[in-house]
Amino acid sequence: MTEPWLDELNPQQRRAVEHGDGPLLIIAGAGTGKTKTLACRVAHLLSRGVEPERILLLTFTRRASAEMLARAQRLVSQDSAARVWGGTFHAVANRLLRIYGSALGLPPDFTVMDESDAADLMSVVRADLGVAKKDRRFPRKETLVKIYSHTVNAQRPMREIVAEHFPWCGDDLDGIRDIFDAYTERKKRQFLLDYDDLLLFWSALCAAPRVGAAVADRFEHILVDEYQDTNTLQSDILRGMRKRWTNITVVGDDAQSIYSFRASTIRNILDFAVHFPGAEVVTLEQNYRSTPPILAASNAVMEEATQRYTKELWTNRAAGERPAMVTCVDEQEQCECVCRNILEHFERGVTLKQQSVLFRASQHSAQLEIDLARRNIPYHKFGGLRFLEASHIKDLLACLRILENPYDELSWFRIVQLWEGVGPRTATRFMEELGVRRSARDDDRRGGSSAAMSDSPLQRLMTQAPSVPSSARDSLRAFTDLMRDCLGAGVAPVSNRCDDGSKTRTDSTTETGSKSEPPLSIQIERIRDYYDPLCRRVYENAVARLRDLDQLAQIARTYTSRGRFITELTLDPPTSTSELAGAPYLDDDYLTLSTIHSAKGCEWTVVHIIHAADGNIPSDMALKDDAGVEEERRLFYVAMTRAKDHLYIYVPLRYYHIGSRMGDAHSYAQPSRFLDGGVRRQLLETRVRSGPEPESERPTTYDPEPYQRVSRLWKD
DNA sequence: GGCATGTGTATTTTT
DNA sequence: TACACATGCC
Repeated sequence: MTEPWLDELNPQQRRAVEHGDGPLLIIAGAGTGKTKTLACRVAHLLSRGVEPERILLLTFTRRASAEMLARAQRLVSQDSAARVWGGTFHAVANRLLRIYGSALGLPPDFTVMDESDAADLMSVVRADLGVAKKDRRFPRKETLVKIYSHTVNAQRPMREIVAEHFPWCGDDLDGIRDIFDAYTERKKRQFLLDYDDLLLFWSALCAAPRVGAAVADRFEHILVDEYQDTNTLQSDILRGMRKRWTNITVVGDDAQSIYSFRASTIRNILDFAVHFPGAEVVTLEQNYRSTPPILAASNAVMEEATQRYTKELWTNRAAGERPAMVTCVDEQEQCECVCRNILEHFERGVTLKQQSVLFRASQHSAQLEIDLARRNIPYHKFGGLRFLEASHIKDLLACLRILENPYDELSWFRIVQLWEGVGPRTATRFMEELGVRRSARDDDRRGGSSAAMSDSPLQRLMTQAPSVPSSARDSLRAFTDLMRDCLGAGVAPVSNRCDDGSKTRTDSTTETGSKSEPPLSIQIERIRDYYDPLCRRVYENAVARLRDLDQLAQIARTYTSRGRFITELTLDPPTSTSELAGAPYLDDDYLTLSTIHSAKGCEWTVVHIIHAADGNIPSDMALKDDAGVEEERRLFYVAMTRAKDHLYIYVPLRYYHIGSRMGDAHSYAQPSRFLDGGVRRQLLETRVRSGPEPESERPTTYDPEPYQRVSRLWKD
């Protein structure tokens, strides 16, 4: 088969694409056509006759794999690319474990926990063990998960991890150890896997006697994107998968490694040739994305790094304007300035979609978002979205999970405590009465049919009317009805379902009627109705929270299987406000707001980096050691190299601490330490002149009159 | 005993 | 904002 697209590649890219068998390491700097190269390589393999099912493409996000495969598809012009195995390590692990997991004693319908589920379980376990001593603060549940996760992913002793990254927990090692033991025990009993377990079990799968070979041999070629952000466990998996076949291609850039908090290590790149002997190395250094001045400034940032990186980027592009460093008086002025620049480019024909605003932490865009809304500039925000971790979302998902797995302790624990007068103690007793907590090995559960249902906690719920405090009796009844409705047990028609939903339902007339479950979206609407009063009782902002649930119902419409919905939502949660808002707005022109982490792999004509003040970039959370600072430097580099034609770096000099105990305190900030002399020579420094907009001709002081009037109240 | 409620505190980045 | 912990209430 002819491959005309090969002619469009530069010599290095072409060498990578046409590499035959055996290990290949592609060092690909920012904007050097990495995605193109990987997509072409997949296309090349396909046209060489490799079965698509025998290709595994591991990427950092699902979006990245979809994009690459779509690109490969266009090249080979058959639909074979769609059959390539693509996805994140976690998603692929999930898929493989559903197929081969039984070799490890894992049922095919295990439940996947997200990080906050894991934290909740840690919390329960901690309470049970009573390890927290009275006199001192014990690590928070999130911290416990971080320690656990880091330990597993780095495959290193917990003691070392704590000493390096969580030194303030050093006195609690014994307690933490006990919690981890109990935590893993709990997960095992309920067939729960957290994110780390997905990788851990995949790794174990590779090592399993017969299955290991079967899993590995399934794939003739493995390709890994963003290799600089993989961790030791992931590299173990790859080695486990490549015992017989040695066809593995990895792509990465050591200068863009920004995920060490997830235990990623550039050792994986540096040691690639050791792990995979005979590896060929191809380096891509020609940048097609940015203008020379942008590249020069970015390179200057890395010039100051304490660590040397493997390459220096160059470009053929014609010269452009120097990146601007815009010093602002304060955040408000920064907002105004960003908006003004955005609109200016817009007027000159750069659509909003070709522009982005990048920042270190999700909250950094808060004020800007208000301003954008005020000016009617549409935007989508990526990153920092913790939609699934909001408690009301978790409450709804807990209902779905109980339906899916009636032995899910965590979900019951959550649901039952929503009822009035029910706390941890009562909830535990209630769950014992229902038999939610199974002893070590009670035969296998459910199997999705009524036969297995007969003895399940849900069945007991419906037939035994377990005891609860009188304050919770109505809630119990409403919940029982809800479960019955969602299981379709004893309700004939599905259509008249979403009327007011609560209490008054009496479906007993058709007790033995249809056994078919209503569609997922109907189930969710039904849960929403059940949740409505509980939500209003507990939360001030119930209305907004309930609206979120409607959005979840929207998302659910594309799913038919409840189990898959739950799993996919956990593995691939919505990453942007647009995914939440749904399709209607997709055609509009909109600005992108993104954390720098979520901007990885993206590019825009105009990029605005805000809050480039020391403490934000680099984040003062990361200043504990040199490695932390260096990672922040790479982060800044990633942000800068997203820009094609225009780059703005904004530095607000004054920060107000609203709502702080100290009243209207403010502090002065320094420009980011990465903007030092060598870098600044590459930048066009501008200082915003105060009052660019008519409306911001602010009076210097309040009109004192109202205060004078009110102060009489305490002076007289 | 167990739940509700109040107070202080610490808040990055993501599969 | 949400959690950890303390106190107050039934």
